[in-house]
Order: sequence, then structure tokens, then C-alpha cells
Amino acid sequence: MSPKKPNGISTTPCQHCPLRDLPHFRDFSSPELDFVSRFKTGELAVESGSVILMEGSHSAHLYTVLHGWAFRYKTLEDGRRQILNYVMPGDLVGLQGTVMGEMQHSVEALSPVTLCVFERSRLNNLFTDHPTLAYDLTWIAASEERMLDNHLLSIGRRTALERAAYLIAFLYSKAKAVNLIQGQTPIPVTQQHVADTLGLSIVHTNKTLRKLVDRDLIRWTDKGCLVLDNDGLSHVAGWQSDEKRQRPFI
Amino acid sequence: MSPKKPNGISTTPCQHCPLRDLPHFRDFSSPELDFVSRFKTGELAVESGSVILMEGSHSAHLYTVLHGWAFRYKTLEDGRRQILNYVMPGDLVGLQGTVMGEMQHSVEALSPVTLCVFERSRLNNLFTDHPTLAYDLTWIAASEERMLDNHLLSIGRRTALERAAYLIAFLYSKAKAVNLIQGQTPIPVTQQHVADTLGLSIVHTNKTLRKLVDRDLIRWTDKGCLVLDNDGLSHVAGWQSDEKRQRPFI
DNA sequence: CGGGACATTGACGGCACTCAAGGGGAGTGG
DNA sequence: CCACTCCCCTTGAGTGCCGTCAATGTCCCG
Repeated sequence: MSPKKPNGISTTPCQHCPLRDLPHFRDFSSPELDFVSRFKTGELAVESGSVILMEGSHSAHLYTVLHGWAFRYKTLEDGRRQILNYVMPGDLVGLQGTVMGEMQHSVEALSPVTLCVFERSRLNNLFTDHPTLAYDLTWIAASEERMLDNHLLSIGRRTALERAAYLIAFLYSKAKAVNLIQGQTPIPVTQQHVADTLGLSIVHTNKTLRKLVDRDLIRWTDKGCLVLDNDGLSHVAGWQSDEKRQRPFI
Repeated sequence: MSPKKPNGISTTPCQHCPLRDLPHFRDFSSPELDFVSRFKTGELAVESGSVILMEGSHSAHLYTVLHGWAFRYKTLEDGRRQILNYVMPGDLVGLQGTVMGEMQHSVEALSPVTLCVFERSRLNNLFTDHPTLAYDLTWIAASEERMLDNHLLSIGRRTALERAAYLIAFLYSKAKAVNLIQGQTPIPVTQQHVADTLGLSIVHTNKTLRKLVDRDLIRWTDKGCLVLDNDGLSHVAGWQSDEKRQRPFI
């Protein structure tokens, strides 16, 4: 089930990928599975807080998250940071670097993270031999774009309270779909992360989150944010959630 | 050169597409060109101000802009609008609707716009028979994502003045690359558009743009925004164009 | 000539920023 | 076991950026 590689790291064979069973992801045909399992060249395990990909780097790899939380971000020269999106199991990381030559953003782990490593050089084969997977890639990119659209709408046009509620409800539902949250698992972010996502200062973020706490919608713990009332959050955010549909991943 | 279709609309054959000659776009092989020209089923001409695609619609079509300016946007229920990005010749429109079933944003023309119309149903052939074009699609989607990342950074972390300067410099350079701007062509936006892009009120947008006018960086005309000093704008925005940035290495 | 779209400007209030100080928990070292 | 440090959350005070309201001017068009 978990064969040891020469370096002693145990890897998960794609045939037994735990994500594949989730209803969130579409089923793969046998040839697709074969290809992906040859496409995968190893696994990468990083600890919480480490930088997985760096803005400006030229990575030869492409990753899919297997376990854990991470986030994408950009920074201005004076240090101002903007978190762009959060990355969870099944999400692709590093496509920009692969397709466009150079990473335009960084990726950092929010928890211990395991990634499947793919060889950039074999990406051509994916397009030539597996059109269904190529379509999936486009699907994934379009879907990522949709999330950014929503985030942009949020930062640009929602109030601070709406923004905060929207972000947490979004993270909650996305994490739930990939079993990252079961029962009372907190979302492993600090208020600094929330602030850098919402485009607010940390002080004002604290005061805004406090309102959500006072309304019994969330609770803040030393491990992160606990969601108590997701419907209440969505209501504050003025958000009717999209229908849950199956999506592909690679 | 411009054969008349039965409906009387003259169309541009892909073999003589004026965009193809721009250095901004890569050359197509003959088979690619043949496919695209069969993929294209017609042209759509809309006037300034009309809505090309509507949020929530299920369009059977996919478009590429041939002439003109447009923009993508989303609205909240109470009418607050966020402009997500601007669309210019060579840009793909409607991929989300095609790939994900339903449009999650709207698209509106800023000027008279001509679009090439593609049949959604033939998209499969693109993936199965033309891997290089499939790769291009992914490239385009990744590139769009990169622009959204930058826009998000801007709205979230730049000051109002920086934001405005960045937006105008961005539009200017993008338009220049596809010959939409030659000499003294204005960017055909109102201050309301700028406000809805930057996430500011129209009053404050006006006062911010005034500062750029007072510094002789732009001029505002009844047709839109004239760029007088693009380098000056980039400087205010704190924007080193991508090529000049320092990058880390190991 | 009236009406609509857009730019402009002033007044005023509030949301969000910076500065500053303090508390609690976890980890480290004496 | 207790200081000490670091990180994170919390709260108050004061300032200012930016939002709303309101009024005016210009241009275009019916």
C-alpha cells in the first residue's frame, strides 16, 4: 500500500490515492490513472510555515496537494503582502511556473503539507496523449479563475464584515469538500493571514472578527478559526453557495 | 478578402486575420489555422454598451475579440459592481461558460466590438486533435489568472493613487500590444468604470485621478483617458515591469 | 429647451489605519 | 521551576482616507 522509496519516504500510489474516492472528484479511467501514476515522480513533504514555491523561481516541477493547507501570495517591495487564494488537497500548484516560465507568486504551507510531484517535461505527453486530462487542466484553470473573480468582488465591493464572513464560509465549504474539516477542526490561519487576504490591517481585522465571534458564528482558538454557524456566515456575507458539482484533479 | 455571408455580415477569414501578424501573437501552423477557421462559425458585432454575455447564462458559444474594448464584471444583489478585467483583441471570452456550464460573470462592450464566434460543441475536437491548441488554452487561462493575481494585489494592498496609476499603465501597455492604441487614442472608460475596477467610490476616484492629471501623467477627455507619461504612471504605481525585477536564485 | 450622462467640488461623517500598550500561551534556557 | 522571549490576540486613542450627500457645470441629444 505504501511502498518505501530508496530515500525512505513512503509514497502513495495513485491507484490508491485517498482523494480519488471522494465524491468531490470525478472518477478516472484506467488509462488515465496509469498515465498519472507515471507522471508522478515522487512526493514532497514540507512542514508548516515553509515556502513551497517562491516568486521569481523557475521550478521544473508541478505539484498536486495530497495533504494539508497552503496559500498563494504576492508581496510588494515594501513588504505589503496579499494572499491570493488557499490551496487544499486536490489543488494544483505551480502551473503558472510551468506554463509561463517563471512563478509570479509564492506558495507557503499553513500546516504540514504533502505534495505529489510531477515532471514538467512530461506535460507535453499529457496534451498529446490524454485529451481528457488536458481538458481537466483547462477546467481547473478556469475554476481557479472563477474563485479569483469572487475574491476580487469581495475585496472590491463588500464591507469588512461581509468580506470576513465570506472568506471563512468559503474556506469552510472548500475544506469540507475534501475532508480537511471533520467535526471541530479549526481552519489553521492566524488573524494576520485573514488580514492579508481581505486587504485590511490586522487591528481592524481583529475588531471585525470579534463581531463574528460575538454573534456566535465563529470561535477563535490558538489553532485557528472554528466555524460554529456556516449558514449564519453565508447570510452575513450575502452569499448563496454554488451547487456542489464534481470536479477533476490531476 | 471579406466574403459576404447570407446575412450580409462580412467576415474575416482566419487566414487573413489581422491579429495574426502582430508580434504579440505566436504563429500558427497550417493545420492549426485550418482547424481554427473551421472552428469559427461566424462573427458577432455589438455596439458600445451592450452586454455580450450575462451572468447566469448558458452560452453555446465561445468568443475571441477581433476588434474593440470590453470588460468582465460581477455584481452583488444590491447593485454594487466589480469590474474584474478588461478584454481586448485576441482575448478569449466565455471559456468559463463553456467549461463550467454557466457564466459566473457578465461581459459588456466599451466600444463597438467584433467577436469571432466558435461552437462550443467542437471544443472536444480541439482537445483530441490539436494538443498544441489545447496547450494554448491552458496557457491563456493561466495568463488570465496571473492578471487577476496582480489586480487582487493592487486592490488589496495598494493605495488609491497607486491603484489608479497601476490600472491605467496596465491598460495602456496591454492595449498598445494589440495596436488598440496608436498615438493619441484614449482608453474608452468613464470614471465610473475606473471606480468599479479599483473598488472605490466615484467621488474619490475623481479626486484621485485629478492628482494624476495635475502631475501631467494623464489627461481626461470626453472619450476617455489619455496617457501622457506611461513611465511616470508605472513609477507612481511602484511597478517594475516584469522583466526588470530582481529574482532570487540558489 | 428639457433631460440625461458624466465630470467636478465642498461638506461632513465614519470606517479603517497607525501607534501604542498589555495579556496569554508555548517554547527555551538557566 | 521560573525567568525570558516570541508570537499572537486584544483593546484604546487619535488621525485620515474614503464614503455619502448634495450641488453645479458641461456636453450631447431628442
